[in-house]
Amino acid sequence: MREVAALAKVSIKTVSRVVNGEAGVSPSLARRVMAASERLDYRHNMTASSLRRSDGRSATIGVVLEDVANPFSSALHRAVEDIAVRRGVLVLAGSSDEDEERERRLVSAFASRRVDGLILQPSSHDQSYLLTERRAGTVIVFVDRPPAFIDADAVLTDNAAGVRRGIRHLVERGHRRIGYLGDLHTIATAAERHRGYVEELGARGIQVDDKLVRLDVRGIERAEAAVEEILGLSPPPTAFFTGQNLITIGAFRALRRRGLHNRIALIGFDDILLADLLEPGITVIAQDPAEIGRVAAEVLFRRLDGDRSPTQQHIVLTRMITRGSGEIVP
Amino acid sequence: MREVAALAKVSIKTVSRVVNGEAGVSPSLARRVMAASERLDYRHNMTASSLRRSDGRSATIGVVLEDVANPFSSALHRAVEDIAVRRGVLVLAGSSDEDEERERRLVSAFASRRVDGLILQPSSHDQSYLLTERRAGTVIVFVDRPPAFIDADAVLTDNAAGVRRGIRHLVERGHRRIGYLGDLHTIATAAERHRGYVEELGARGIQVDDKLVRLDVRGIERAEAAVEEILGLSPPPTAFFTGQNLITIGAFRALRRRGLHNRIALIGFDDILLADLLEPGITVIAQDPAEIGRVAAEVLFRRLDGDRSPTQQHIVLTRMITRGSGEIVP
DNA sequence: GCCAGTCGTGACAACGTTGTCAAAAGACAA
DNA sequence: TTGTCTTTTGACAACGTTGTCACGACTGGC
Repeated sequence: MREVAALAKVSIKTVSRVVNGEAGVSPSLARRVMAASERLDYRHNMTASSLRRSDGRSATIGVVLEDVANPFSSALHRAVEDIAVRRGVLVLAGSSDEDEERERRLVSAFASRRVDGLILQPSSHDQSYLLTERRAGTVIVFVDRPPAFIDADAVLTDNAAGVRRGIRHLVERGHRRIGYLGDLHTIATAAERHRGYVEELGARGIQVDDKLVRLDVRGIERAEAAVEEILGLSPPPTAFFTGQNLITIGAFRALRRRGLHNRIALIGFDDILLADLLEPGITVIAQDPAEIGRVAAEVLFRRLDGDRSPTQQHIVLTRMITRGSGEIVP
Repeated sequence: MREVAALAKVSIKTVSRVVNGEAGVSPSLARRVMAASERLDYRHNMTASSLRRSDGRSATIGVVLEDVANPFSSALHRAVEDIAVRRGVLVLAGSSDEDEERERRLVSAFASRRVDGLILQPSSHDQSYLLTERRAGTVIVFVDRPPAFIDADAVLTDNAAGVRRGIRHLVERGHRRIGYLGDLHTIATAAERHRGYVEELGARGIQVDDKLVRLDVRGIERAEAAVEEILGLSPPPTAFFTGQNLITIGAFRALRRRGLHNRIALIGFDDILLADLLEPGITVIAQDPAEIGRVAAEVLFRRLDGDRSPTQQHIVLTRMITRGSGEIVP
């Protein structure tokens, strides 16, 4: 900047004004400064700028997701990015891998880079450590899972309601023995989904049979094994509800291996790419990760713009997509 | 930092030393400083630090991908992140959407935040604009597509060789009329893949029939339509090779609608989640995006560590996964 | 007891910006 | 012309750090 000022024969303050598009610089000077900065390949240094600026904004936000490579997280990530770029804000992304420690390290790394805001899909069970960050002025928005021990904005899916919808669908088609496979019950969404299963069965006057339920099922292989086991019961279930997309894939695999994929109904939580091309197509309760990301980013920027209203929970609705597997009758 | 220094009754320089883990601070003072910074919730300010540091490193790198939400890009992104976190480096990610202008804006935004390095999946056809950044000391590594008008490290897939492998597989099973659907031929990888198709047919003494070839096919719907058209020819092809994963999905859809999915062979470039659960399973030439990301990150950090050897192209091999669709005989 | 060498510590400037404020330059009315 | 008011410009300090260097307090050998 100094060099640009020297070349244009103005003070560096004037260069700063031109670079920031401030009013009150005569057009002739502005042109001279532009030409000089062009010629010297000048690049504005945002780190120095944000250091000196009164608001201290870095025009950067951080996103902590379970895994940037999984389809749910990455769709959410992309939606956040789209809102952010419009404001010239960049996105730092990190994967917590369902690991509390990793989540904290990421948050801390983001904090030392002075991000303006944080979008967090929490893996931890207590986010009170974020109070410090918030006191420092960082805006925090939770996605997918609610905050614990801290009051913050959150954008969540109607997990229990979505599952109830799916279970109702099965019950209405005559199913009474419906198996349920859920992810780690320590994950808030998994617990909510299981609750939806129990509640809807209860509301329909159907007793929950614990032998048909497996929680803490992680990944495709475990889901396959669990389905195999449950199918060994007599009488076996006539339908399955799977509470997570990898579990759905595992369940479908197991059913197909047994040749039961057209005999036993299956509804999964969370949509799966290609689910429509399978035989039968898999009926799912689809979440809308892009919408979650969009809403979260909007809330975040509204807060950054000075919104001081009480924190709020935003619910993004699920949608049932019927494709065949959920319409099999017992 | 000043406050911490005051509370611990030392100079801020000593606090700086403790924070950076520099040797030569007496244990008693170090403890006092730690206690004070704990008590005041002190957070090291990396922006100020990188501003002052002699190497000017920000411990942040930028990744520009086609779309952080697509499975190829996000797997690559994740692999980069894994290497980066180990070094305490954070990752800024952005999506260029195959748009030259957006790519440049992202690069420029990254540059003003003084990223130490850049991993770029280029959408543009001339990256000489990066010369400025590199002169400023930013390390640049290309992924998936080779650099144009700039000499830089690159990590690429053996696109042509992969396609040739697939075509050979089909020819060996007796196919002579093999349809080909490719993405925008302006994308370097798409052009390479098409080249592989032409070369392998040539090597096998089979004349390329232009009527069986469609380039610039973007997305699932267009692929469906293209397959429908080609199937209308007489004689129709006995096999298809699809040069991109959405195209593969579209082709499979079209074949299934016509009830030809067990009659006409299909091999796709790039693996698809669930491809093994379809009927028949889809044979693919799989890329390894995670490996590409890993290698790219390693090259980048090696450069940051001072490696000055000539730039290099690293080739990541493809792997054929046979699942049924590619083994159908004419 | 003296000197050289080592170790721990702090004062100060500097990194590249922007906020503040004052000075200079121009515009206009009397 | 003078005085007042507005607009444009620049000098300087400050943001939160770290590099440089110098100072004082030890240590150990003679």
